[in-house]
Amino acid sequence: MTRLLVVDDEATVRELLSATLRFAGFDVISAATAAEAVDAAAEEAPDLVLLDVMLPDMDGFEVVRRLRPTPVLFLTARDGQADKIQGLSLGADDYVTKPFDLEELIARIRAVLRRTTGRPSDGVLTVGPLALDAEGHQVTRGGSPLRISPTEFRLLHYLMENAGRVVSKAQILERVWRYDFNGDTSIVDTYISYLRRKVDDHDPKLIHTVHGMGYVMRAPTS
Amino acid sequence: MTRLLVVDDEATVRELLSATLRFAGFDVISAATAAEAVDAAAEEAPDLVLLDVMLPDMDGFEVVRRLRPTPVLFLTARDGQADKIQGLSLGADDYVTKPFDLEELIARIRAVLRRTTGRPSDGVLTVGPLALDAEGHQVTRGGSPLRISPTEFRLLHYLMENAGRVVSKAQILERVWRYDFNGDTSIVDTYISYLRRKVDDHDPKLIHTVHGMGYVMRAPTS
DNA sequence: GGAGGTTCTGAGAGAACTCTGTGAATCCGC
DNA sequence: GCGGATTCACAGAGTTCTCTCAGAACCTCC
Repeated sequence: MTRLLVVDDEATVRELLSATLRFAGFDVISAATAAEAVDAAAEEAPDLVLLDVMLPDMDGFEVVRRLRPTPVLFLTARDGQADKIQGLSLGADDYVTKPFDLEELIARIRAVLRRTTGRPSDGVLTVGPLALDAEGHQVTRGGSPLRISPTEFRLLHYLMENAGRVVSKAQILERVWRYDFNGDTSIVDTYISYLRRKVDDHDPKLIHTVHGMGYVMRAPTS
Repeated sequence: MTRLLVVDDEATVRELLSATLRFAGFDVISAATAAEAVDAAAEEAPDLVLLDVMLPDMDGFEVVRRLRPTPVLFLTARDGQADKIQGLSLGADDYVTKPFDLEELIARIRAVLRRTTGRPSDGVLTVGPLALDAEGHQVTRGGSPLRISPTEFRLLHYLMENAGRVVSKAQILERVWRYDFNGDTSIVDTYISYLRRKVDDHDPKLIHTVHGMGYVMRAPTS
C-alpha cells in the first residue's frame, strides 16, 4: 500500500487531510514539525511527503533536502504566481494550493508517484519500515538501501513472507538452504545474527526470537 | 475471533446490531455511552469499534482520540455530504449511514480490519482482554504483548481452548507436558503461578482455582 | 476452632537454548 | 592470481527456561 506522510503544524488540517487520504486508500502517517517529519520519514519510509510550505521550525528547501530521495508535494495556502515559482525552486515535485479538492489532490499524488517510482509496488514485501523487493533483489529500511548477501536475502525473504508467524530453525533450513546442505541448524543462528546487524540494528526491532520455537518477523503494535 | 464494540445510546439499535453481528460470527460487546465505550475498550480490547456519531456525553472526535489506536467505524443517521466530511474529519476509519444493510456493513468492517491490522485474525483465541495467537506465538492483554515461555504458552493455550471448563491438574499434565515427564502435578501449580504473575496480575482475573478440582479460565460476565 | 489436605510462591540448581566472535574454506569479480 | 565477499563450523559466554523443594497460606469439613 502507498504510504504518505502529512506534515502540517495545524492539528485540524493535519487530521482532516490524514483521515481523508486514509479513506481514499492510502496508508497515512503525520507529523507536526519539520524535525518530526525528517525523523518519521527515516523510520517509516513513506512513498511521498505532503508538506506545508510554512512550517515554524525549518524552511522548505532544507526539509526537501533532508527528505531526499523521497518525493515531496507542497501544500501552500496562497496561490500567487510568486509562491508557485518559489515552491518549485525549493525542489518540490509538485504543489497544491489550499483550499484544494480531494480529487485534484489525489490525482496530483498519483501523478507524482507515477513520475518518481514508475510502478505501483507489486512483489514488494514490507514489515514496518523494512521493504524487500523480490524482483529488484533490493532491501531498504526507512528508504535507504541495504547491502545484503544472497543467503541473507533468501532468509529475510522467507521471514517476511511469514511475517507474524513463527518459523522454526528446521523450517528455515529446509526452505532457505539447499536440500543437500548437511550441517546443522546453528548456521541459521549465525545468519540471523548477520541479518540483525544489517537490517535490524536499531529500533523498532523487527526480528524476534521465540525461545525454543524459532524466529518471527513482526512490526510492533499490529 | 474478531471482537467488535457497538456503541449507541438507543437500546433498540444497540441490541439489534449486536445480535445481528453476533449471528454473523463476530464476538460483540456493547456500550451505551462514550464513557462506557472508552472503559470497555480498555478492558476488552476490541478489534474495531462501531460508534454512533451522535452520543450525548462526548463528541466524536474526542472519543476517537481516546480509543486510539483501535479503529473506529462511524454510524450516522443522516446521509448528507456535510456529515460524511465531518465523519472523516473526526478521524474515523470509515462511516456507514443508517439504515444500512448487513452485507454492506460486514464488508466495511472487514475492509477496515484488513487495512488496519493487515491480517484476518484466524487462529486467535481470546478470553476477555487476553488474546493468544497460536501461529505468531504471541500473547497480548489489552493489546500489549506479554513475554511468555514455551511451557507457559502451551499451558495458557490449553486453558484458553477449554475456557469455561474446569480442567484437572492430571489433564493439564497429560496435555501440556511431554508424555515422558515423570515429576508430579506440583509443577502445574508452579506454572499456574508463573502465568498468573505474567498474564493475570490485575483485574479482571481470568485464571480461577477450583479447589480440589483444578483450574478454569473465565472472563467475568460473558 | 482445629486438623488435614490443598494450593501458592519464592529460591536456586542445572539444563537447554541463543548469541556472536574467530577462523578456515570457497566463491567471484577484476 | 589477488583481494574482498561469502559461506560455514565451532565454541565460549550469556541468557532463559525448567523443575524441585519447602514453608506459608488457604480451604473444607468436622
